[in-house]
Amino acid sequence: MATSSPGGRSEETVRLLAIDGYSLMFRGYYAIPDMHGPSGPTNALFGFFRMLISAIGQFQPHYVAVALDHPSATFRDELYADYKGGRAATPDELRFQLEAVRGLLDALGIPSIEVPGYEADDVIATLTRMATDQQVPTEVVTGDRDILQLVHDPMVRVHLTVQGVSNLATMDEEAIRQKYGVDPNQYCDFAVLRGDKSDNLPGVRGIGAKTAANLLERYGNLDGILAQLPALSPRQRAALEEAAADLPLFRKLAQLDREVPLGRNLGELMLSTDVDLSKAERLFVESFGLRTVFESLRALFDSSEAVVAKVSNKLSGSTQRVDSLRQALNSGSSFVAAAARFDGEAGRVPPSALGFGSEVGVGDSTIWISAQPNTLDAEDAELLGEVSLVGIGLKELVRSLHILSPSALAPKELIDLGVLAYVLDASERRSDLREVAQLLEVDWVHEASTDLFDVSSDETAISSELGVIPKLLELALTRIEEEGVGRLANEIELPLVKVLTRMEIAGVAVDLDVLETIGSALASEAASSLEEIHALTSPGFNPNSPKQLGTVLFDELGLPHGRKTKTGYSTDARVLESLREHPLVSLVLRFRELDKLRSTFYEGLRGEIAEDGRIHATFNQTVARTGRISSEHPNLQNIPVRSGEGRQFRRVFVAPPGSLLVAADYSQIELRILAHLSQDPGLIQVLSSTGDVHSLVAASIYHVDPLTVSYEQRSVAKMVAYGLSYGMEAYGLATRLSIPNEEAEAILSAFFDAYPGLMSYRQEVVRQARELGYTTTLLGRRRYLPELRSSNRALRQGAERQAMNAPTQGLAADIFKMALVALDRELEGTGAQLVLQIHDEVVVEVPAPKADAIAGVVRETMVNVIELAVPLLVNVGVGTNWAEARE
DNA sequence: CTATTCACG
DNA sequence: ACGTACGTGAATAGT
Repeated sequence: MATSSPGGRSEETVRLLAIDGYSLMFRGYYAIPDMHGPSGPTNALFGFFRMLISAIGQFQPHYVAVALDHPSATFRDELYADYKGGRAATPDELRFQLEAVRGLLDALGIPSIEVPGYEADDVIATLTRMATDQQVPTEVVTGDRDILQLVHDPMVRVHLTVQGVSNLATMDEEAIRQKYGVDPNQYCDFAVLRGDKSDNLPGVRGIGAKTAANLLERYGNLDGILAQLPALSPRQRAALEEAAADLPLFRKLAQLDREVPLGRNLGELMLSTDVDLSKAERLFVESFGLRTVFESLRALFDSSEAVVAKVSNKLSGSTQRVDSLRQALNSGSSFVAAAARFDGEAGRVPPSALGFGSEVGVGDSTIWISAQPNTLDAEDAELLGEVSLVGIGLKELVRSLHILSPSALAPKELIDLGVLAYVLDASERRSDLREVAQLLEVDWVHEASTDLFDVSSDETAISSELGVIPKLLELALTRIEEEGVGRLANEIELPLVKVLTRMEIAGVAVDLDVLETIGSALASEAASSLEEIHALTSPGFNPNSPKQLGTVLFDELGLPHGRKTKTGYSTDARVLESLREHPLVSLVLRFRELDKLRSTFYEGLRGEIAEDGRIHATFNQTVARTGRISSEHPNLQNIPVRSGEGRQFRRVFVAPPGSLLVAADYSQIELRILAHLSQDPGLIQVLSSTGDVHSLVAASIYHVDPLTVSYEQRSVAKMVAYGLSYGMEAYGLATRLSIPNEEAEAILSAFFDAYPGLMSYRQEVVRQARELGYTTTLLGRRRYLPELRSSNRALRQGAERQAMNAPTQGLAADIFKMALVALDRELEGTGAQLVLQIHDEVVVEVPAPKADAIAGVVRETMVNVIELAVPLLVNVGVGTNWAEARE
């Protein structure tokens, strides 16, 4: 029979599989709960062999070697006494297994290699070098990031363990660039600059991963950076000069040795086909109790073809081959199932990882396309406008298709199972079909057969995953109807997937010149601020370290300390603010503010600008437990606005020539929602009037005429109004206003006297949540709060505050999402495009001549999206950049 | 990998 | 006596 070709490559290819034994065993030991066989603990062994078997199945290697760390001191210890120092001693339960693994490997005829004075990493580096010399590609499986420097050899692929013990991420050049922002040949210098905790490399003080990647991008490598010191910011220059003497040493430590004397040649690593399985069985099963491991080994050694045949049988009953998406569509179907599988970041899926392909099963009105990476061509991608996709990770998938074919339309409809699962239960992240199956109580192993030993390639793995989609879809839709959230799912969350996809693809234009101007001013101010601090302390002092700052402030200067954290005294802005009189403290506050703006917003935003000069963030629809959308890579929902200095960053977000930005936000939406939900007549009246809301509230708390409300009174009222939806108590109000507790209590009771409906609403929400186990929004969105019944008082009270907050924050999210869907529809055909969303604010890029007209449409659409007991109020502005559009 | 800090709504 | 305002994401330090 025809065997499948693992990884999509010809099975004729001769390959070496090099595995870092101990790093996988460490993983297994910490990730797998206790397991014991007749002679001792086995969790690390179990994890290691499971991975070994899976890797052999996946890569079908001719040569295999397991590299182990030799217990003796290494050349690195000779160079650097602190190397890997300070690490906890290996627990006995693990040590036992580390020693046992050699015997088990011997029984299987799999060579293990350890060389005195070297680490497993060096052994692997040498193995890959030997293989490459003979034009043999190597697959490396390890948990140790140091190995990534090998990826610059095109014959080497590295697979890292991620999340637990059975998942591997293939780190190719692109993946490394995305994760770390450096090329593989820069990884070593990157590790030196940033430091590496597991090897106890200190790195350069004050240079984190972000800065390290930035410097390497600009100057190529460590030597290049050191040659250009004068061109760097004073802060970076100082940091590098301080560390300069040590850097060559650290580089030697980080650099892997590819010339270790192994005393073996490649031929000796041939995977044996002649193994005495009965002897191995005695050892694995009788001595260690590893029966399931042994059974998979037996299957592996008996015949790898048998495993493939099993999977093929399973599929053949329901699938038929067609050559392209076009052909599939011709067979009369309107649905396509798809699943995005990717190792990199969301929204940055390399096209080769797409779950699309040519093996298709046709049934009912649904086409199921199985996965065969990279078979979808640009022409296929353009046909997607005619189909509905059903699957998971669809936003990411469509973004990748767009890269494949920029003219591709988004599919007609995106039915994302992850989003449906989120509607049912938002309490945890579910990023793949297996996790959705778990929520829906579908037996994954049975239904999708993706347990490790049935999977012989990516292709079969994804085909079997896709097969389970119809069942998951049906179950999810049934439960959604049962729970009364059909409208939430069908009219809000599902249509929103496409809206957010389009927003991500569009991105937002940025003005790099503005960003650089703001950034360089910040960098030099931060540098001089740090110099002033060092003049008062010592040159090595790092104000970003709470530990160092605590020592200086509270031990050396004897200043009074405030709250304690788990690890020491708190040094956050609130504590520091109370110690402001001390000159050092105010300098530190200033430095932290500047450095935060510099690192997070200047460096952060700069690193996210795509080749088209725009920033394409990822908008998560299934993360926030209240129903909100979140943003990452970068987070565009926390761009500064409260301080004038930070607000400048909003001038970076611009409309391209010929366009303008329209920004619109809901006023006091949560307070309006509270008025609606509580039906408090006084609050409804205030929010229905045209007067200043916070002044009117202040007037009724303080029993004064609205015209005579002072600025302070208004601020207090504003704070109470916001604190209200979070379940704030007197203590919280008192500390935030720095007033006595009694005064805060008086304010709160005046507030609840003025609006009695609020108090009864809060009590009712908590009561009902306790009874049901969850809160609901007006549209039925649930938030499960099991801790409402906890016997731990702190947990319970925390859950009560969450219960008070969830219906308001949740309904605000629902309303805002409805607005996004409605806006996207209203703006169709106008040339306008939504580009940003910030919880209650949208930014739209519009053709300049239509700006005012569209601003009007945006306001009307947002105002009319729902009818509450009080009107919704929307502020709209137009400008060439985001700051300007907000007035 | 976790804790701390701080930016936003 | 005990804890004390909800929800996010990013950068950094150091166990």
